[in-house]
Amino acid sequence: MKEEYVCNFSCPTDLKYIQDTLYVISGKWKVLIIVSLSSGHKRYREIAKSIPNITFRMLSKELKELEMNKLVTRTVHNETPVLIEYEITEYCKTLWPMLSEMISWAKHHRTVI
Amino acid sequence: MKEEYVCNFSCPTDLKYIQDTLYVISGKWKVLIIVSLSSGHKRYREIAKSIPNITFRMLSKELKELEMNKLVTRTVHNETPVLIEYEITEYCKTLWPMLSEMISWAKHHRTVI
DNA sequence: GATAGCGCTATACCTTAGTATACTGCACAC
DNA sequence: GTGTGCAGTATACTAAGGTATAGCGCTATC
Repeated sequence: MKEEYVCNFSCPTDLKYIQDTLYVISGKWKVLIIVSLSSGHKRYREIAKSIPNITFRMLSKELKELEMNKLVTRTVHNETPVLIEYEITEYCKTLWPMLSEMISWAKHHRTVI
Repeated sequence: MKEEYVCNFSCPTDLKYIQDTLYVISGKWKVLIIVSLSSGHKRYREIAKSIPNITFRMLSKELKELEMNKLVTRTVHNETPVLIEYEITEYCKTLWPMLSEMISWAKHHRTVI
């Protein structure tokens, strides 16, 4: 384990940052939606179908929050009928280092528990 | 951004790992408790006092979960009166790379939002 | 003109997470 | 023997997160 991770745990700002991050990605559906979008699904119904058991209510609620956090864009194409496309942003990819750490931690954790 | 973070988002196992990790550290109090223990608080009442508004119920519930995940140890010293000490484990420190990424992501995110 | 698909919203409900308050049993101090 | 601190537990409640179901307005297809 590298020493760069040694950090001042008593720093209340750091704590706040951790809580902020948790707030952005926690909830039952957020990561699932990001995954669905990452694998190319763009349209509302398409995303809904790709995520078993999600309801329309939850999907639109979570998409809105992801959009507010600039992790997802919503584009309205003025064709007829109107076509709406959701896409993950480039910015969303800045989550990767963190998600990657989560994956490797949990992988290791499985061997410990 | 380094390429080592490029990852197969459609991999369902990775998704499961992320959810596992979130499960371990999410909730209103877990990180606060880890912080309190990290800054040297060891005894139940002491921890409780250091975290504003936490109730005994939540504290004991969360400590149990943290103990189950081997992030915290509970030691009973058989003096009279009995003395109980909680401590974070060395293993808990393996969370640091991830928490560190969370902190830096949220720091950056503040500038974006 | 009935049915189906699109992109949702509305309402009501249920379940989980967290809160509030009281209480237990033990040891010590006054 | 009353009060204090320790380490909690028990019970009841509220709030937040999530579910279930129905429906809207639009367009296209049969």
